[in-house]
Amino acid sequence: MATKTKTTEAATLPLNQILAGDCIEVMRSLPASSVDLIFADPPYNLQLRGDLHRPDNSRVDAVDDHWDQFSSFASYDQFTREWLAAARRLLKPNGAIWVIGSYHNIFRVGAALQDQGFWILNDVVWRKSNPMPNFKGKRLTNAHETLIWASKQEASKYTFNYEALKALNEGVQMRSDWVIPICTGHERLKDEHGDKAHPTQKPEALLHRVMVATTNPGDVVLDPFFGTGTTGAVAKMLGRDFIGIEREESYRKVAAERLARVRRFDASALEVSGSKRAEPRVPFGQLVERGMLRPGEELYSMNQRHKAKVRADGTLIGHEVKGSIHQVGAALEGAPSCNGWTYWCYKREGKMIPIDILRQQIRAEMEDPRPN
Amino acid sequence: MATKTKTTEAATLPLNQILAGDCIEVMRSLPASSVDLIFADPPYNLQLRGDLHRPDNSRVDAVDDHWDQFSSFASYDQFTREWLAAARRLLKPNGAIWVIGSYHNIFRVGAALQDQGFWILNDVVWRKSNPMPNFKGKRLTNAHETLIWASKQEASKYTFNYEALKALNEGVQMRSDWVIPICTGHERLKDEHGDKAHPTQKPEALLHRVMVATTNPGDVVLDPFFGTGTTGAVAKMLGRDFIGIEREESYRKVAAERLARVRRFDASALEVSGSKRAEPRVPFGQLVERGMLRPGEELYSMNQRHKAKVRADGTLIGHEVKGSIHQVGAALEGAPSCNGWTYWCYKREGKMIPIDILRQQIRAEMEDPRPN
DNA sequence: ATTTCTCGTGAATCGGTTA
DNA sequence: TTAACCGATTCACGAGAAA
Repeated sequence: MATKTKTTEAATLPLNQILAGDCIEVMRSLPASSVDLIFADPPYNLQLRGDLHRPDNSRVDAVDDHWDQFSSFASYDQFTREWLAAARRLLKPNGAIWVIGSYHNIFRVGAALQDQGFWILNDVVWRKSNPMPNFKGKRLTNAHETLIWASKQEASKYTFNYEALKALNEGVQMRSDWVIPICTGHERLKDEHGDKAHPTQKPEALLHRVMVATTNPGDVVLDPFFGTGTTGAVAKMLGRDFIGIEREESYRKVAAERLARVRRFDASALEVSGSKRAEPRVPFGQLVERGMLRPGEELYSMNQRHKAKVRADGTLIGHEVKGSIHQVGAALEGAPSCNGWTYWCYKREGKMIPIDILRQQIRAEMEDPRPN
Repeated sequence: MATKTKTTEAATLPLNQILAGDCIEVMRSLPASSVDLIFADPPYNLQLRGDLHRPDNSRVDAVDDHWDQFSSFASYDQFTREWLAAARRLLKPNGAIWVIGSYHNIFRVGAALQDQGFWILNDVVWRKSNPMPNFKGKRLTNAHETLIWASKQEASKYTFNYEALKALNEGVQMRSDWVIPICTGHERLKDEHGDKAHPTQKPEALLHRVMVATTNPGDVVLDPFFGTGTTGAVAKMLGRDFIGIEREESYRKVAAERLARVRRFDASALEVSGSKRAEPRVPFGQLVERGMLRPGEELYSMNQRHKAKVRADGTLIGHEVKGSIHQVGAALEGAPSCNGWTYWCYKREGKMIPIDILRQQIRAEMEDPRPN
């Protein structure tokens, strides 16, 4: 895709280029109302303290880059307001913006969007299929990031390709939670030492879905925090024009090389990736949480020889053993292993009912809406 | 569960009751630092079109011009700051809060939490297995809501039952995205006309997970927007004390009737899988004192690469290092730290046995003390 | 060539107690 | 208040080696 320019209101728009410099200044220099979509992945302001080690004592390579450091919430808020104002000026009246973030920054970004007159259309959860665990066991695994999709103003007639997304989702409405793996393997760009070229490279699948959903071929997509250029790469593949802004020379270099390698799909090639999934795992604890079984209720083994009591966390307590439905079943039978789902029954009106019936109910509920 | 009171700092805490009135005023009348957990489901500020009422019930005239939109956000923010400040005062130093919301309000709530010194621990996505579809096909199906879990301050030693949640999730770490159905069927409370008693009744499964995760039996849980009392119902089932605050008489009535029907689970079912951290500490020197290991005996690292000699005072001496089992292990591995209990083995009849086995023997004796 | 195993790693606000 | 010290803690994948 050749570099080109577009003339709008007597000003010139540089297309399919990576512009060097601070994104606020660069955006202020571009012509107003000229861009269809903005995708922004701003610094998250992580505020990390010391080192973190995995249980095997290896050190986690954390985001400690200077561009993620802010002295206070107030300074982060000011930065956010300034780049959002500059971005909003560039949007066409029917334009829209996506911003991605984590709990460290997304609440401040979302509030600033609303304050500036953007109109939130959806918040979208990127559910990572392979997140980094919480090594110390002190919190929940941080398994998602949040995207906000907002139009320039309430009255905007924004682009939303409803049918395309429905097709992407096996024929049912696309939901606000998207399951997508983090960026690894060949897609993850490496520097000359073989280390990751950028600490927070986003997966192309995420940008693919964003652009299929909210742009049309030929639209202009601007990314003020271009990084290694995932937005540009996907825009080029999908026949959209892009404008990238990036302050760091090293990232611009990697991105330019990447873009040179990207091939545009031919127009007919908007394929739908059909991922086959195994049957979803249902934790036994869900039966308790959902009130299908009560804490304190007794379960009976299929052969009626043993019983055990359900606890609030989804473990069982039997005769001198406690643990999962599988562990307790195995212990009581003196067997090396046991499938608790087919081993245990509960009683209703004097009848013994296998707990697997309840699992099937939950699976039926889960299948109804597709997970991605 | 009988109504009761608890005396704290010469003030009285009304437990297992629904207090009538505006939650900000009521919270200001309660004693400071007296509550373990707050669960809050504040108004979502949904109606930004048509008639708009501020949280104080005054009506906003027009919402289509920008200034007034801003003013409605400003009044929602003020309301948020006031109830959060009153709530924070009630929390014990190690207390925590959960707030649930949608994209209409959650960004403002999250920013206010951070501004007031709460420390965000996770944002959690409640992923609805059966959300309402987007009828007009103009946006994504709004299939989730967001919860924020935050401690009173950064230094708080908050409650997190890691092992219990892991058990609830089939033995792997609980993630930040929870699949739970919306509240329907028998659980959904109806009024005398058979209509839903409350527009946004939350499922008990959601509160079950929140309370198993972040409270212990006997803790005090406050809900300033009590509604139909899901928080109280689950607290009672799980052996926690609650304080509900609700302004609307009709909701208080429905909630009171509901609570009267709730049965508490028996105590043994409420006990939850614990972590090793809570187990009593055993000094390594005791193994030597008791003759389980002899001074001069050699220990071997799990990977067989290192060995060290036991000294009479319970320290080890290895290759140019001496100190505790942890210090020597860390030094020999070049690691920042090391759990000596799982690192070192001793030999009996040619077999390698982890020293942690001996610690478990001592702990078993401590639980079941025998006269000697 | 195929399967199995080992190792590395990802936007992370990741201790508690005692002296 | 600070410092020292104990000692608990990980999931999903991809790449490359080993069998």
